[in-house]
Amino acid sequence: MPAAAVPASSSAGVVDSPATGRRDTRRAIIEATVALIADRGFSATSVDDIADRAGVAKGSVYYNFGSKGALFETVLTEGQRALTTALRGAAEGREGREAVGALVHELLAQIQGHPDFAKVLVAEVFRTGRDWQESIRQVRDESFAVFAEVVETSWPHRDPSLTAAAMFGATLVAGLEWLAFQPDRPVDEVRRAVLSTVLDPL
Amino acid sequence: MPAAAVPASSSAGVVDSPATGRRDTRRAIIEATVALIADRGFSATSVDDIADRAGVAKGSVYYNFGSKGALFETVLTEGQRALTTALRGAAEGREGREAVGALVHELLAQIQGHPDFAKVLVAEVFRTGRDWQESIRQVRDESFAVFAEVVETSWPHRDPSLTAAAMFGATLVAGLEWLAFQPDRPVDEVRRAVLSTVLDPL
DNA sequence: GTCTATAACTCGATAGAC
DNA sequence: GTCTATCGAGTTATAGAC
Repeated sequence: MPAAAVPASSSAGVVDSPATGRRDTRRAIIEATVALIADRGFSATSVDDIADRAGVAKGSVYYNFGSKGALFETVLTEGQRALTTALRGAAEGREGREAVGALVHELLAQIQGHPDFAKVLVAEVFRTGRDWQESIRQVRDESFAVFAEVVETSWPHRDPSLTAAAMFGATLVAGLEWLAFQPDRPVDEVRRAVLSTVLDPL
Repeated sequence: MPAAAVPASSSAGVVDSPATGRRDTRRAIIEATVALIADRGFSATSVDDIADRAGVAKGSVYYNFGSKGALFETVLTEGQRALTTALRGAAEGREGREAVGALVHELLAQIQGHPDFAKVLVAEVFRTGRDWQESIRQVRDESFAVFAEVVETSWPHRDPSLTAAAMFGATLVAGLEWLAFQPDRPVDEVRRAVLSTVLDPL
């Protein structure tokens, strides 16, 4: 478990070794995994497929992650950290409509930047019979929580968790509808559609 | 020909055999399939599991549906018909806020009545690499369309498809959050949370 | 019950860094 | 020489299909 341990070799601060460094291998595997699972689901994706797409041998997958399940948990955990960090940053120091606007904006940006993770998220959020249920529950809880906190402080008479779920769901589904089926439209149109649904009176 | 020799016992001219009729077998299999797939996903569910849970032999599954994939397509098609019929009925003859209120109400009722199908729906809607992509696309298109039509006629300046996606997503995610993690709360609280998010100004 | 394909996982071999 | 990351053919179980 060498953490940052940059090999003394080249002066470059990069982790690259002649061929590939361990970090690169891990990254390649993780990226291949999200991409494939977003498209076909966990069980329909074989470790062979993942290794192929990542350009590494199957043995490397097991050496680095131990098992297919553990690999998937890593994918979830990493994605979650990135997502909640981004959302928290967006809400930081804002309140009310402005905060909701910023959250929707940031969530759409994340969906656009990591569409595969977004797909995995929707696909797995409400499953209960899987081994990584705990990991997925964390993703959901923490993401919803950012919305819920905003609701709670700005509109105390609203139900925080259900309202948060509704807002999150509106943004996520509209965002994926956009990416998957109307990808040529500008983000702003999506943002406007979501915000007028969630913030403006009909 | 008369070989049809209906076991003297019962006179019934139906296709039913002693124990269960073909329709019952199909229903049992379909229900077992949605339940299992909602929980673990398509590939993680074996035909053996389905047959076990349905209380039939594996051969019956193949006799009635031909293949695991075809079985799943049937599940999707049947669920979709039920869902869109219900939604169309709810929107019928209504307009504006009243129509949206009725749609949200009905969609929540459907989620409550068929939670397993709802889970399968979220899990599969945005996947693109699967065989039954066409079937799932129909479910999505037709369900969204009901919302989109209401938006289009009542608020012509809004983007119909994205607004529909946002409304559908808000209701679906809030509904599943409710069923999966806060099942003891009354439907009305969920309905109110969604409607105030989607219909009322913040 | 049987046949066949496939997929998770294993493990000895390998090659570079010190 | 060791240590570490990698490779990939081989093993074994399971699941779809008939």
